[in-house]
Amino acid sequence: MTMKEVCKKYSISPDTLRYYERVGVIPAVHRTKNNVRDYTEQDIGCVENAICMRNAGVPVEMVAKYVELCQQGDETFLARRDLLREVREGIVRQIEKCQRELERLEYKIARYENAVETGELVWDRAFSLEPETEKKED
Amino acid sequence: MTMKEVCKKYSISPDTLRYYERVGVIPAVHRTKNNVRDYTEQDIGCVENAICMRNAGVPVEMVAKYVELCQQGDETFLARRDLLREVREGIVRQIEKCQRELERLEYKIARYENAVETGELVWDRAFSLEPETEKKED
DNA sequence: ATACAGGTTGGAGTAAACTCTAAGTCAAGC
DNA sequence: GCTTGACTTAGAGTTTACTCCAACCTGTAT
Repeated sequence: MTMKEVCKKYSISPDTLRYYERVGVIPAVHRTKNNVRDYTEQDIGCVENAICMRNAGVPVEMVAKYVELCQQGDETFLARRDLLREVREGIVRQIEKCQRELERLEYKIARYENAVETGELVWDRAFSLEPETEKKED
Repeated sequence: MTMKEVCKKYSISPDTLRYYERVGVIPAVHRTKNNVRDYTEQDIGCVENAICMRNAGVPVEMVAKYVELCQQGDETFLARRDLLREVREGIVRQIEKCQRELERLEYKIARYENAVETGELVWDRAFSLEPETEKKED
């Protein structure tokens, strides 16, 4: 599979793909005799892995560390498990943060939906965390 | 409330707090006659709002835009609602991405937990997206 | 009185993750 | 034979979000 195809498949730029390879987020991919990248099934698996982890906000450095461990063979099972557990904890925490903000947002959006209809913004002290700066005296 | 107290309360640096004010993620906070920041309840509400949104990965620019709208008064209810809806969609998508990666991770971690015990890494083609670079011929 | 803790400013510096540029190689089509 | 398009590299530039620095002010404790 050519670079172009891979880029299209994953909606990613060639530059990013080369960058990922350069920093080790994906290992060196297969080349044609002309030194042109020709992604094998396995290479594509690596690309997919990288993109998925990056999508979830895992830092490039951490993905690269995992890939490095994978290339070192069977002695690194434990280290890989530990790294992935760490990654998991990070993502779980990230989801929690997002969920908290989502709750706040739902409440605020509901208030604004009401405000758009009635022209009045209901102000609930129980949900204290508001900018509401238009109520400031100036 | 002094800057130091706010920093402690939210585990944030004074530099970041000043930066947030500079770029409009929080509006100009109340000052003492000595020109020293003295956060009112409302200022703190803004800080909390900013930190919560940033925690969920909302870009600084978007938070600033929201705060700007808030300062412009009641005519911006609609615009604020729309902006918050946009923010919500972004966060929902982010959570989905994280959840997808989480599923992958659970599977992989389970495999490694098994591998650590048995010394053998089970390879399941159904869950294709694997670097598995140690299986490459070199 | 003088040091110190805690502020203030403008502006420079940094880290992460791309993203772009310049200069070169190579095969295919006209 | 020459252009076009798709690649190659090293390295520079950009964006975002801080983070640090130097030089200054000011109320309190020794």
